[in-house]
Parts: sequence; C-alpha cells; structure tokens
Amino acid sequence: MIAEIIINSNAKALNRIFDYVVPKEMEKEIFVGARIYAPFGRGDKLEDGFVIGLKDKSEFANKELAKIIYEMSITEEKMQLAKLMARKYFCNISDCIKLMLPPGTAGKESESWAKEKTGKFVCLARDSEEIQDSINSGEISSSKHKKVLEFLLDNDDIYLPDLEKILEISSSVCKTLEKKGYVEIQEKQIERNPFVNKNIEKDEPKILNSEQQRAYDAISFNIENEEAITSLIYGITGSGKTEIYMQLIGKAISLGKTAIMLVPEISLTPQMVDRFLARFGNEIAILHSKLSIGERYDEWQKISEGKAKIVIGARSAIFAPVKNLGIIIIDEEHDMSYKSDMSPRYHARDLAKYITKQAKCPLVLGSATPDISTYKQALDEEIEMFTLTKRANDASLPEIQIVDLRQELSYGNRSMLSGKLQKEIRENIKNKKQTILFLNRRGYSTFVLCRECGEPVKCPNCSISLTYHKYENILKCHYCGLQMPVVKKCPNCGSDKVKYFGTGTQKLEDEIHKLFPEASTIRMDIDTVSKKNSHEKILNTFKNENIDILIGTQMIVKGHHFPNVTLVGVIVADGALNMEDYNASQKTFQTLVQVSGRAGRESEKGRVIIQTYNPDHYAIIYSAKQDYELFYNAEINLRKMLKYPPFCDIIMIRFVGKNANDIEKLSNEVYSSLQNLIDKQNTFAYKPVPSPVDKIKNKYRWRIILKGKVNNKTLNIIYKALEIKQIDGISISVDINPNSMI
DNA sequence: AGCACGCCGACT
DNA sequence: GTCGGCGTGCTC
Repeated sequence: MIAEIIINSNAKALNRIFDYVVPKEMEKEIFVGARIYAPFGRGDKLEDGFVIGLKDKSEFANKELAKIIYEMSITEEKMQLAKLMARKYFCNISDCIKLMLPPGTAGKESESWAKEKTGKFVCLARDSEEIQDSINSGEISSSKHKKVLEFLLDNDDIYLPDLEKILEISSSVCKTLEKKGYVEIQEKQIERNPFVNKNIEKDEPKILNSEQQRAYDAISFNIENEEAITSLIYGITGSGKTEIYMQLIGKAISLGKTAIMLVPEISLTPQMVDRFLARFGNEIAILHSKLSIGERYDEWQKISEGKAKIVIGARSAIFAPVKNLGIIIIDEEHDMSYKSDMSPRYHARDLAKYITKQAKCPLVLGSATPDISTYKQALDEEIEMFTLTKRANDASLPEIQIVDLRQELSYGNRSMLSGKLQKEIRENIKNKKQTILFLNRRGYSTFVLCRECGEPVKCPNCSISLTYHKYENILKCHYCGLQMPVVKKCPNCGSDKVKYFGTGTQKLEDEIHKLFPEASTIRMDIDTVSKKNSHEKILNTFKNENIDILIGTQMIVKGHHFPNVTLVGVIVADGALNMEDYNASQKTFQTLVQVSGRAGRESEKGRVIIQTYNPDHYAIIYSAKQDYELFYNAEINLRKMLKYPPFCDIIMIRFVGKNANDIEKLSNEVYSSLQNLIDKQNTFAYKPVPSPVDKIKNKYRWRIILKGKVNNKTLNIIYKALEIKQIDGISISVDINPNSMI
C-alpha cells in the first residue's frame, strides 16, 4: 500500500505529493487525513505531514512511513475539503489543513503540541448533605469557610485561583478546609473557560410568531431528515432571527446532533454570547480571535471530545471539528468578514455549502440585507427563502433625510457638518439624547498637499498620501503603518506652502468641540481601540455615562443597542462609491442601512441624516428608504449588464514584488498565455495594469482581472497560464471575488 | 525550507 | 593538502 503525502511546510518546492510505502503493520490503521512522520531528504530526517491519498502502486515510493499521530490528524472529509480549497483558492494544502487543526498545533514542534495546562481545583470532600449539616450546626465557625462551602455546594469544581478571586479570600482558607477534610484540592487539567463564573439566568424558548414558525418548521424538518438544503431567513433587525436560530440549534441538540453558528467577528460581543449561554449553558464553545492560543485550544478540544455541541464563532469556526453535524447557521450572511483576505482566501459561506452537503444537514443564511448573489438564488428558487416582516418590539423605522453636500458648498458652508445636521445635533444635546456620527476615515487630515507644486506628501514606501494625526502630531501611513514627523516644507519642491486637507474622525471631533463646546464626545476608531477590550469599553462608556456624541468609523456600525440614541449622522456616505469596485454599491447600501438602524430603536422615533455628494445614487436613495428590494432590482440589472457577480466571478490575479519592470514583464506573459487559453465567449481577461495603490511597503503591485465563472475549466486555464517560468522575488496570488480591489 | 554536494580560493 | 565560502539542486 502506498500513501500520498504532503509535507507540512510553506516551501513552494515542497508543495507537492510524495509517495511513501505504508508498512504492513500500519496498513489497517492508516487513513486519508492522518498526520504522519516520514523520513525525508538525504538525511532521512523525520518530517511531519499528512496522508492525502492512498493507492496500490507507485513508481517513486522507496521509503516507509515512520509513525501515525492520531491526535493531530483530521478526518477524511476535512481532507477532501482541504484539497478542494487548495485548488480553488490557489494555495498550499498544508495552509488549508492548518485551519482545521487545534490552534497552536500547526507548527513542526511536536513537543509543543497539546500543551495541557494543569492546575489546582477545589471540590467538596464529603457529600453535600453532610456539608450542609456542618454549616447549619455551627460546626463551621469562620465566615470565610462558610462562604467557600456554600459556593461549592452551588457550583461544580472550581479552579483554586478563580475561587480565591471570586470570594476574595486568601490561599490559607482552602488549605485549612482541606486539612479539616471538608474539601479536596486536586491537580487537574485546566479548561480555560472564557466564560467561567458567570451566573446567567436560564432562558426558555419563546413562542414563535407565524412567520418564525414557518421557517422553523421547514428547517427543522430538514435537520430531522438530513436534507442538505440551504435556506435564507430574510428579515429586518428585530424580527426575531436569533430566536429561530436558537430553537433550530435546540432541535439539532435534541436529536443528538451538533451545530455551528457563524457570526461576524465584530458581533461576537459578550451580550450576544450571554444570550446563547442563557439558553444552552456550557454546551457552547466560542471561537474568536481575541481568545489566547491556550483558550482556543481548549475550546477546540471541548468540541472534538464532544463536550461542546454548539460552536459559535467567526469565519474560521467553519472548520471546527464537530461530529454528527445537524445544522450550520450563518448570521448576517452578507458580511464581508466571511471572506478571508489572506491566503487561503476562502469564503466561509461557500465552504459551509460544501460541508453541509458532506454532513447531510441544512444551511441557514440570515440577513436583513442579503448578499445580492444569495438573494438572487432565493428568487430563482435555488434556495428556500423565509421572510420575516414583523418587528417584535413594534419600534418604528427611523426618519431618514439625505443632505446634498454640493449644495452646502454652494451656500458657502465649508464645514463638514451641514446646517441641517448641526441643527439636529444641537437639539439632541438640548434634549439630553445621544448622537452617533459616522465617518469612515480616521486621523485628522486625510491628505497633505503642497500648494506650490501640487504634489501630495506620500509615504516613502507606499503610493498613498499620508494622514495627519493631530493627537500624536505625526503623519501616518494607513497602509504600512509608517509614522513620520510632520513636514513643514514640501519634500518635493521645498516650498513651505504645505497644507492639510480632508477630514478624519479626529478633525470631526475637534469641529464638534468648537461648534458645541458643552457636548461630551467619545471617539472610536483603530487609533482608540487598539488596546485589548477597549472596543467594549468605549461603547459601554458611551452608553453608561450618557456621552452626547459618539464619533466613529466602520466599527461603530454593528453590535450594541443604544436605547438613548435618537440621531445618527453619516458625514460622507460616498466613501466606497467612487472606487472601481464591483461591490461598492452593496457595501454602501449595507453600511447605511446598518448605521441607520442605530437610531431610535425603542419608543422614540429616530432621525438619520445622510450627507453625500451623490444624492442621486440608487444605493443612497434606497438606503434612505430602507428598501432592500428596490436596491436589489437596481443593482441586479447593473450587475447583469456589467457581468459582475453573480453573473460572473471577478478573478483577480495579483503580482507583488520589488522590481516594477519584472512585474510588468511577468504579468504580461501571464496575460498573453491566458488570452491563448480562455474561451472568449464566456471569459474576459483585462490587460495587466498597476493596482490602484500600486506600491505598498516598497513592493509594486500589478494585476490582471478575469471575468468569468469559476469552474474546473477556468481553474485549469489559470493553473496552466501560471505554469510559465516564474521570476524570483515576485509572488502571484489569485483572489476570487475579492473584498477589496486594492 | 533545509541540507548535501561541489567547485573554488586561501591558509596551517 | 584541506578548510570553509556559498551557489545549485533535490527531496517519494
């Protein structure tokens, strides 16, 4: 028996299959997906790798596999997925496999795998009635001793340091109790539970309305009958999607199955997690980027041992090692964070479809503003759709107005705040109501220009203008992170007529202070949330201290619910619209709908003011009407005309390297090769051009865009075209329907 | 990637 | 002679 092996390495030269003889005694144990050690190279050094296939014969195999490491293996289904990903997303199989392994174990160091932390745990040494008697009889005199015993009567075993922290006791308390024989202190494996010691009240399933019930019944049927059917739950915010998700998950659990729920990284807030904890208790595992490696490892272990039956997490939680999967739910399915912008550049929704087919279980997509492609599939009845129209708390939609910034300019208003918005802010401050101002540009001035020669002050490493940050008094490059002192003289011509233009969140905050000196403000952008947890902290401060105005970038758009916010101002709605990006209208529409949703969600009617230079653009008009269908109709027609997704895929082949001439040469070679190979009826290749930002971190960037359907034929053609002689120092990557065209 | 091999110049 | 510099090419 021969095993096809790939070596766990990033080296391009090793990204291929090696055949090894499977020793006779290993034949019964070997499987596709197995992690193995194999003697490799001249020195027969043991390298670790994976079995990606098994066969009878090979003309190359001459060495035998050394060992199987069961704990670090993946299933055959996952290996199939990894192979498919590697081909579709143009990356190494080992990079795909890494996503499917317990976090922190992908590396080569076998000694560092499975680091299981142990620690001291406290539990009762006698049965609970005996302890209760001892407390009641007054046998326990110390109040601290009583506290510990009472706590242990109500709770499971607990990690000693945690207990000491919660009850505010010193280490001697438990030691004495141990000596007296009331408690036992044992060395155990620590489960770094990210939500320990929260006393959350148990929550029961709620009664569904008829629309919710219809969706629940149909999908519940699919779980029971193991039907790999995709459904879209299309419903506005507050229409009760989460309750349906929870009951569907409950259904899967009751059938002995498991569930994966994906949420956008930013929505994975403690409040959201609490809601699921209240319903399902510790059957939940949470996976997100803020967990430490150790914490992630523990959650992963809990899942693969079957202790956790429900996985909630961001994009990469789609790879969680669940067994007997009953349902996958993707909340806010339109969210861009489901597409990875690093290699492997996968889309979690596409993989979810594949995984649910493997597992024979339904996939549920939920959104108030579905992705254009998803909604088209629903209309074409390729997937089921359930529409929720009733709002649970009867909150009325906000009143939304569009302000034409071009007119403001012609009135001589040079401020970034229109007269209308200023008036509304003033009124809100007076009424002690809160305001959110949304501006998707951080810093103070967004570019620096010499008025003598007209040249912008650029980052020396990137072809992008520097942003002035007033607070730190420096210039920053938002692409490579470079910081440099403020320039007084133009680096190009030496003139001192350097001026700062454009508005970022810092300048907006300044201007608010000038216009409304009495108002309190808080700012939220990358610069203020870089510290761990400060994201939550800022939002809590805004809410709890009733700060008048929250100024922020994209990150304020999601999550939290602020009952006292009655006004939302969008400073410039156009951000993405002028970019050459197939998804720009959808991004704009979704952002505006979401940010508008921040206003007036309780009894009070909210007001939203959208300032724009494109007041006639359909994405802006329909977002102001909060009308997804109108937007969809306009957008789908345009996409059909322009051959954008879902009618075609946008395939971006990127060339990145230090030598601009080499890149131009290589990209042109790939282009002419593509031109010879493609079927011009269905696929169109655009000539190689420099990217809109054609230099980042001193590396030049060119690209070829292909419009066509991603299928076997197209993939073969691209692989063939990339077979040409590579040039040293240039990396080529392929990105399907990229989030960003930069 | 990592390592052996080999070809060449400098040195005990 | 032989030590070590790095460029080249291979790994089932």
